[in-house]
Amino acid sequence: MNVVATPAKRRAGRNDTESIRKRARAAAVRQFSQFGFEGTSVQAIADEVGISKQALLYHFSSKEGLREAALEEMVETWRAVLRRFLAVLTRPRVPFEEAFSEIVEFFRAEPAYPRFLMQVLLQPGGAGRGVVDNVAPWLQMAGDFIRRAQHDGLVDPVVDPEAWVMETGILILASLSLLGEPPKGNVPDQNRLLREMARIAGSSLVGNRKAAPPPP
Amino acid sequence: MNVVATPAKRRAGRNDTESIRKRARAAAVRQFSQFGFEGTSVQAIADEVGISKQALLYHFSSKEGLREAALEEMVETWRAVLRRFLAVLTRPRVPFEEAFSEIVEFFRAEPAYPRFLMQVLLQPGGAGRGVVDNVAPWLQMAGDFIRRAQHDGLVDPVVDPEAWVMETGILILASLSLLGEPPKGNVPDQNRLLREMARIAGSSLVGNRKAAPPPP
DNA sequence: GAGCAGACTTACCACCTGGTAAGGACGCAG
DNA sequence: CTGCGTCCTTACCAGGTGGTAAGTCTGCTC
Repeated sequence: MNVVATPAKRRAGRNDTESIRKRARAAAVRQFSQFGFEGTSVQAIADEVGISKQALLYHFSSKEGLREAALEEMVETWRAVLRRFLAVLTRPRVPFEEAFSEIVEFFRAEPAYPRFLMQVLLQPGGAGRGVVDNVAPWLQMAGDFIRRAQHDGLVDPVVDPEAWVMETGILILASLSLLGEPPKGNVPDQNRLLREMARIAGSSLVGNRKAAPPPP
Repeated sequence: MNVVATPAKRRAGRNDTESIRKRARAAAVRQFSQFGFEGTSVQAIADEVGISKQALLYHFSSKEGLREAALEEMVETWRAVLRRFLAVLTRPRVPFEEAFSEIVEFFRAEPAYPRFLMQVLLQPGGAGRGVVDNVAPWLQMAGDFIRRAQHDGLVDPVVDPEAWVMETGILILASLSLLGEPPKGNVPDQNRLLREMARIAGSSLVGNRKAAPPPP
């Protein structure tokens, strides 16, 4: 009994439609993150991809579809990172900084992501809810993890686990959304800010058990 | 649907003009914060104020002018709060929480402000720069304040003063931008989040000195 | 009264938006 | 060859956008 039609055959000879969809999603994320959903025109995305507006609308049936695709891509990438993050965390005796930088580096590698996510979350009642629902189970997990660490005496019992996770997430997200551009004036540069951000997150978890590290 | 103003109705005098401009600025902040600058039409703002689009454009020569006015109003309000905040801080032996909540309460009282500000800052290279420049001197002051506190042994020497101020500002801003709506699902509610936020900020400054009193 | 300036309306515009309808080019199976 | 599904183009549209131009009404001053 043979399968109806091999989809691989269709994909093979054609000018890669999969590639176009991929590039379009990336362009959408980039543009939405920069100008917002309303501030971005379908035309502009099509221009960036290098195809006509109508060709783009053929692949994504509407502008809304384009946003959903962009969101989907980001959530997918994010899920992978969260999994890696949890994997690092559950390794025994992992230094907090290492696990933490795992997440930070993800956002830093693709600066459009945090900005896009922020844009989406700022829109009230709309597409943001889906993202929140998507992240919620992970929030639960991370909260439980911290609670266990509290039980083991590794984390300050004053910490409110779920709230800490959310606030730290917000801190990372917002910092990386806003720090996309080089610093201006006497504002601290990105590295100083990110280092302090990590320190804040860490010290607010464990308190200052360890003395100030000597290295320059 | 805009009702046609009855000609018999009273014409606006000087006092009414000022009131309209004020209401228009408030409406602009509200709408921009909710839908973004591009996502808001002049018509929509005019509708909220209760005047015609052209009447609104008479007072503010363009949409851009409307944004500037909205920004201006927010910055003004903000300046006052910062001044009060510094006044509280420079009082001797003021508990950190008190000074901190001064800022938080400002944003909380007018939920459109943080969201609007976030929207503006997310736009790269645009109107956000003006706001940053406006806040920069205060950043310097707050940084110096913390450095002095470090010298007096009140603040952990590991803290990077300017970076801490910025990151904490970002944390407050982002938290209050995103927490505008009631919580959904098993997400912690606003009070828990804000309490944890304050705790994070505080404990990252001084370490866990205050958590010490209850002995194990 | 006349004159005038401010506040607003009516009428209008060019432009751009997201989206549709229809048909054509292309490769390929029969 | 014909038929067919996929991909994309040309042509087009209704509706909304920010913005202008010119006139109208009102209250104030002289």
